[in-house]
This record gives sequence, C-alpha cells and structure tokens, in this order.
Amino acid sequence: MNNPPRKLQLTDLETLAQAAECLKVLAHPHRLRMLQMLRQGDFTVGELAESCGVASHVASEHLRLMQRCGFLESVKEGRRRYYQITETHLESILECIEARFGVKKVNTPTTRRAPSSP
Amino acid sequence: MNNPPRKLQLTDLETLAQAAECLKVLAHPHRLRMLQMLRQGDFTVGELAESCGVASHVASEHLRLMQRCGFLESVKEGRRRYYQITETHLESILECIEARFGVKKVNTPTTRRAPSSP
DNA sequence: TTAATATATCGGAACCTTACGACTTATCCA
DNA sequence: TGGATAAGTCGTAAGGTTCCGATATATTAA
Repeated sequence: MNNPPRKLQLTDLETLAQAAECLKVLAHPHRLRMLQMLRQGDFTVGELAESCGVASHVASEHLRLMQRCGFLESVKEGRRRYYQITETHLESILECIEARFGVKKVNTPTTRRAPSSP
Repeated sequence: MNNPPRKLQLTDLETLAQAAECLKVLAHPHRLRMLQMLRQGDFTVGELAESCGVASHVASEHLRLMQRCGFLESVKEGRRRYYQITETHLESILECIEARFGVKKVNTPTTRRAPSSP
C-alpha cells in the first residue's frame, strides 16, 4: 500500500460521462439478454421479447434505446424488424460480463430466423 | 443475415439481473474516475473527491456504494480512509472501457499517499 | 480541553427510468 | 376489402438515483 510517485492514466470526466451513459444502457437484465442473443444471430423484436419474458412493446422500447445510443441497427423485412449489433466494442464488454457471471448453452429458446428470400 | 440452427449461449435472467446491478454501479462518471485511480494506487476519500471535483461527502457516498456491492474494501489510517479494489474482474471491464473511450497520461492530479508508517 | 480536519450519515428535492395499458401504424393473407 | 399479426408510440404511475445542506463522529494538533 505504498505509491511511488508516477503519472496516472486517466480519462477526462466528460468522456467518462459518455462511457457512463453507455454503461447505463447496458445495465438492464433484458437488454443484456437481447445483446447476448444478437451477438449470436439475428432476431426479431418478438423473439427477443419472448426470451426475456416481456411484452413485445416493452422489448421494442429497449431496442430503440440501444439503437439511439449506437449499439444496434435494424432492418425491416415485411412486418418484422431484425436488430443487429453495430457497436463492435460491445463484444469485448459482453465477454467480460460472461467471464464474471457465466453462460450456459441452451436450446434455442425462440424461433430462429428462417433464411431470408428477397 | 441467415442463421443456421444452433444452440445459444445464454446467461439466465436472474444472473443477468446481478450483472445489471454491477453495471449500474459502474455507470457514473465519478465512480469510473475513482476506480480508474484506485487501479493505479491507494487514495483517500478526499483525494478521489478532489479529482472528481465533488464534495468529499459525495465521494464518500459513491465509495460506500461500491464497497457495499463488493467492488472495494477500505482501510482506515488515522483520520483518513484508503479504498482499494477487491473485485478482480473490474480490471478487465475498465480496460474495455478505456479501449473504447481512451485514456491519457496526466500529472498526478491529487496528493499521492505517502508511504505508510505503522 | 479546544479547534480543526477527514469522513460519514440523514432527510429531502429534483430528476430519471421502467413498466403498463391503450392506442396507432404497417404489412400480410384470406 | 377486412381481419390478423408485428412493431412502435404515448401518457402515466411507481420507484430509484443523485446531489445538497445540515449534522454527526473520529482523530489529530495546539
């Protein structure tokens, strides 16, 4: 518990405020589950909602929030909308979280997307 | 945008709720700054408060919160209290955040702790 | 002992987040 | 066209977070 004098590696507070905003968006169990799924494939709002056990309009709100802050993009196909991860750094943060809290393989809990035919 | 059928790696929602709690605690610019500093040395409440530009009783509240959720431990020495990181996984998450948002070397912005003498 | 310093606690105000029901819009299909 | 399905929007109520001033406690120094 002895500090030799040296320079500190710090991030300025304004940037940390941005980082905190992103972490707030991550900090919700259903949003984490959705991101965990979207890392592994494309899913519709309804599929993500079902896996989280919430109404689809609630899932929709979470997804819009994540889209607004740059985590996701979406593509509409017919009356379905597929979300995808666009923020590449999410990968490593989600890995950290999984390393700390664990994951397990489960059978696909929702209908998976059928190959798209234009 | 085509998903071959395969198993998903998911974390159960209860565990994700715990993870979300931890992320909420991380999600504050002053707490991030404090953790960034504590990764690099031992600091008192007052030093951490000064670096964040907040009153020391506000810093104290943040530190207690992080202690309650298992991120930190503290040691009292005289009328000062030194906090230290105990949750080892914080290291990797902070690295992810720094990789995404950046850090820069700055001159020690606060008084550094003098070698302790029992 | 008294004064000053360092930290912590408490109650309350302002603000933000979430979930919900009701409603809207867009698309598909019979 | 009309009904069903998928997704999104809006207002609101409940609950949580953060900061602040006031105050309390512990420790050191004079």
